[in-house]
Amino acid sequence: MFLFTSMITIKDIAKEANVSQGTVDRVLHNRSGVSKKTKAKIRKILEHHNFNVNPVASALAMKNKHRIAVLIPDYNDSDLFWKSPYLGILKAADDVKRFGVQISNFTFNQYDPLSYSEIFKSLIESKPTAVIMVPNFSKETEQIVSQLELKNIPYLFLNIDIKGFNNISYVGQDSYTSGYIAGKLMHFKIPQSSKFLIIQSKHNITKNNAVSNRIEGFNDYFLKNKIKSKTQTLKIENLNNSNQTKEKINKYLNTNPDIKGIFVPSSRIYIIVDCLKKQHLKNIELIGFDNTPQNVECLINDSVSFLISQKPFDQGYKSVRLLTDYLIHNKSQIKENHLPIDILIKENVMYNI
Amino acid sequence: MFLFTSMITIKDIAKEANVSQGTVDRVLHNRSGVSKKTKAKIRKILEHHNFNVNPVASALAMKNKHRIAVLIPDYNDSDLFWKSPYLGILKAADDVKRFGVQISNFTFNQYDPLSYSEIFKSLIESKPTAVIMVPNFSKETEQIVSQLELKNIPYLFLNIDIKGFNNISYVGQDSYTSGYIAGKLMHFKIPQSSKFLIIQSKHNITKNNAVSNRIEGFNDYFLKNKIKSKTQTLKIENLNNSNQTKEKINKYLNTNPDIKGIFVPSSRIYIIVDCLKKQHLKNIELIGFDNTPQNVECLINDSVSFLISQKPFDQGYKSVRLLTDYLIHNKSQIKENHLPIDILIKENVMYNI
DNA sequence: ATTTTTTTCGTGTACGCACACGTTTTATTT
DNA sequence: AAATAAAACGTGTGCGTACACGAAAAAAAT
Repeated sequence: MFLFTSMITIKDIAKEANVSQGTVDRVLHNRSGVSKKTKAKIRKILEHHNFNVNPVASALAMKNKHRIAVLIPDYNDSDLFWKSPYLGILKAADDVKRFGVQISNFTFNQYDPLSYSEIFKSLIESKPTAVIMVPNFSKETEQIVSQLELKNIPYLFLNIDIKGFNNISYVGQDSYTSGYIAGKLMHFKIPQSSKFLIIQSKHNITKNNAVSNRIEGFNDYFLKNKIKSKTQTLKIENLNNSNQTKEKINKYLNTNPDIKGIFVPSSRIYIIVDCLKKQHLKNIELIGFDNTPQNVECLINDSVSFLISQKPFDQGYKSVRLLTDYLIHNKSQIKENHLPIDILIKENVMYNI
Repeated sequence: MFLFTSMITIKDIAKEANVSQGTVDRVLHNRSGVSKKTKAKIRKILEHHNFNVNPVASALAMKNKHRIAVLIPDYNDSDLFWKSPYLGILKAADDVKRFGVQISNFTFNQYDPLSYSEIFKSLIESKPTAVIMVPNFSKETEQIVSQLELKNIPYLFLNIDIKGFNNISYVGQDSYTSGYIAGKLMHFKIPQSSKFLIIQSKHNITKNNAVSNRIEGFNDYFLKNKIKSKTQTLKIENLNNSNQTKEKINKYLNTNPDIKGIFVPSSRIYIIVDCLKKQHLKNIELIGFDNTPQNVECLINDSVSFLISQKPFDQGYKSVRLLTDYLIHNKSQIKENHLPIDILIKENVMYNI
């Protein structure tokens, strides 16, 4: 049991050490001009009280204006995925205002590398002190990162984990494991040995390795557990609900009647639901990613068995808080910041919105 | 896209309006004591400059003193459940310190109503401005609540949801639905019609209605979905790993060989694992609650299939943050604050600690 | 021992806002 | 017109930290 303890201030520390506030300040900031003896004494007292500077007062006194620029895909009605991280960022922006941290947002078209590079120009002109970015295109990211490093601007990767960069941290999901879990869930629903189909968009084949990691994890589940089930992959040009797509999918299923489950390693499973003919929808188990409104709808009406959530809101929120900590406390951050892999079913999805 | 904004101060506004800072302050906070004319004038200037208060300075100046007292069961090595909410509370306490909110903790024995009432006396003597409590005993809670209401101290229920009180909010899980989900998960693992056993401690029969709600939800899953499986309940005096308990459970299973799954609607499933003979452990599916270290161990070594997490850490954290918001911003709160019902399996549990 | 240099430390002010308190102005009553 | 009440406004202080400036103490040089 601990009783009410008021916040300890520099003044309190100074009093206890019989020195002035200025001296304590010097110790706190590792500035020179303090004798070894008093420095040690003050350090001990700081330690003992587990003292931390009040970041609010600090921000005020320093007039520090940290400016975090965010580089993130935009969203629209047909692809709402990126709305959640954005909302998380907004929430965090509100929270860190009081530390003198401002957030500004720059969005690009997730299918257009040019828009990515273009908007980055505006971003760099706004002279941010740090950047949160979704490195959606690897080649262009190299360009961007080199500019940031030239200007000594720290950057953090959000949602997409590209290796080989000096990013402060990565905030997102462990894609491989999430795919592995998808495999396990599929196996729950269909324990007998059978065939499963993975449907992916051709967009994703090279660019976004989250998708390929998920697929790898999915396949590995069956391999590692020596389950006889087989998986096969269908690649579709544009994962939309056009007649062309519908035809292609249904035709595939007609000629492969032994397929018992479909795994969609992207946030577009609702498209598949929309494409499937009724008899297929009834007989095939579906597992997908992300609790977008359309996907949740599919969960509710029983056309999809499981969704795996990436916790996109949390990703946005956490990346801002992490970077803020980094800027204010000079805290070095953990490289990989994996968020929980949430398993969503009809019954618990409502508590995850 | 929103850009970084530069800083205009109240002083600037005051100068431009030929009034004092105090008057501008009054307008900003809709306080009385300003003539219509000057109010309009100041409003216009504020508007014109798109003025926003500096949240850093505001936060610093506001620093009010609120004291939240927490009334919560204690924990020990054999029952670590209440450690997590406590840690969440500690974390939140650290976070809200800078808003001038202090937390103090009062613990009681969850099996001893007297300790509950007794420690409350100390609590009330500490003159808190608000209380977070786990209403573990209904009769004693009535007493406690009446005292709080007499003194106009707002209170919030944590983890246990008792109806009929004027609590600010309830932070915790929807027990019924979590039981329902447990039923669904059990059905996943054992689709064929069979018998399931629910093991509960006699402690919980009347007191803690979370357990009974879970059981109700579990049973309802099979009823509502017209599944032929049957459930039966075994009530045990003290859910510990004594020889007596072991004997009782194993004997029960020997005489009921058609039991294919065991559901433990409390955080003590690791006890059951410890009690079960090997052949039972191998043949029976186990589902339980809460990711305590011991339970997680059971998940990792495959003796338990699913754990449902109550997110106890988040419960503690959220209750403090919620109450802080209430105290500082006078925000009225949503009555029911259900936390997500997390489904934990071997593969995702590591991201949930 | 005295002066100079260096090291060590204390004081005071600014950061921008919130709010209590006190003063002036205006309106109302006698 | 004087006295009283009410409304409108100004002043000042505190929140906790950062940092510049200068004073005191200690060390070094003369």
